[in-house]
Amino acid sequence: MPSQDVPQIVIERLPFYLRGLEHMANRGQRVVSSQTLGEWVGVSAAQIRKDLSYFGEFGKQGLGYEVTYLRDQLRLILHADRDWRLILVGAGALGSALVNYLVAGQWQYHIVAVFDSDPAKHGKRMRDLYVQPMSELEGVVEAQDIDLAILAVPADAAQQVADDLVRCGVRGMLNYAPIRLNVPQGVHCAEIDPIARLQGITYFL
Amino acid sequence: MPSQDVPQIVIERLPFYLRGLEHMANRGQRVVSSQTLGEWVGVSAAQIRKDLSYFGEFGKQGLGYEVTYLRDQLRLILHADRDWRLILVGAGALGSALVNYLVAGQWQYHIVAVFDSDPAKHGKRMRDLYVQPMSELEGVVEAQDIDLAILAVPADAAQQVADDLVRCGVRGMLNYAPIRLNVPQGVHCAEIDPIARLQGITYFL
DNA sequence: GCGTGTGAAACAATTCACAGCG
DNA sequence: CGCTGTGAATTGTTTCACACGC
Repeated sequence: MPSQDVPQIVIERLPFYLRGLEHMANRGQRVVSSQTLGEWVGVSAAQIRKDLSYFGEFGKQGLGYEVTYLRDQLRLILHADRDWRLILVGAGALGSALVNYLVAGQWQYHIVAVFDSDPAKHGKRMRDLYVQPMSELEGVVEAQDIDLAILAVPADAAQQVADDLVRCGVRGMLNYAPIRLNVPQGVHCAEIDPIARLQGITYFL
Repeated sequence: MPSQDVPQIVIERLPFYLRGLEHMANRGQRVVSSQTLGEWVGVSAAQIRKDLSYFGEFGKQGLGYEVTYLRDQLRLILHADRDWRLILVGAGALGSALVNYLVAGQWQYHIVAVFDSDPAKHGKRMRDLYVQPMSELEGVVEAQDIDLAILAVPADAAQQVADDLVRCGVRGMLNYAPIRLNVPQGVHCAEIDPIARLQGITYFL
């Protein structure tokens, strides 16, 4: 499997291809062309073929792609073929929202612990978890061998928390704070900022 | 103001510049160079200058940018200089999460109505709003002159809801359903898919 | 014939580097 | 001198178009 020279943007598109394939597999569709999958996802057929070619040859000429086979291959590539445990830092409105969302949907991502720096929140129940103080972070991450974290803390605390997480060995984070985190090489970080997205829309209105 | 030939990607970066400027303004900083702002946001100095040059000349040579002035200009460009009312479709776990998030943070985006197709949810209270049936959608959008909507419905309902929204005159939507929406020219749609983002991270792990 | 996989071509975005001005 | 604004150069991405195999 390649690892260095696949453009980031290609990797970001794979989950959407996977969604399309899962959708089609659920409907019992056996085979799909790059053309059809592209229409579903909203990208060109050539782009799908080029993107997939970074990882191998998955199609049959004259036929297209076998839906379940390509789906499984993409899951392997994205490491979406297994469950992941993650921790949540920040037990405010957004944090509890995320817990509810992730628990309600039956995803392969499971929140196994929640932390907050505010003592008033410690012990508070969120679904079947209890909010813990930040001092417990290191122990939990190490004991449970956690790779992923969600940050739902205020912007001015986010960098500090990110540093703590990195120090404990977390290698991926989903950051909801409206700030760009500084993380070392080898740690991967994705930002989600709904307000920024809304501003990107209102530009056109 | 330009409107057609500004690359989409430039528009998507502006909100982050705005964040940096708001941060600096709150700290009383008067002036900032593209270099410093770029470090904060995580882009190159040249990129900031080039991006801003699509909209005008905002800096002073030898000095940099006056923080509050550039902030205000960006707010104008993004139409973030006023409040926006929006509606939410989908009152499930994710929907209530979003209501709590948007109400708790004091943003300039205000949810003024919540809709759901499930009769069991009608009348349910979410903060100070009551979930309404989809049949009320058109009336509310027209009466309140709504431009923006958030979609938090299951994937297989999303396209239908999007069509309804477009028909009622909504011109922008933030889509949390894991599906690419088909919308006509002139309607703007941003996708937010946390699971896709997590998959983009686990690729590297 | 149909649809993949892929170099080559076209296009787009980013970075460079410097003129110009405070 | 410092820093912006911007063409030119570079780098990155997407599309084209066709050889190949089912």
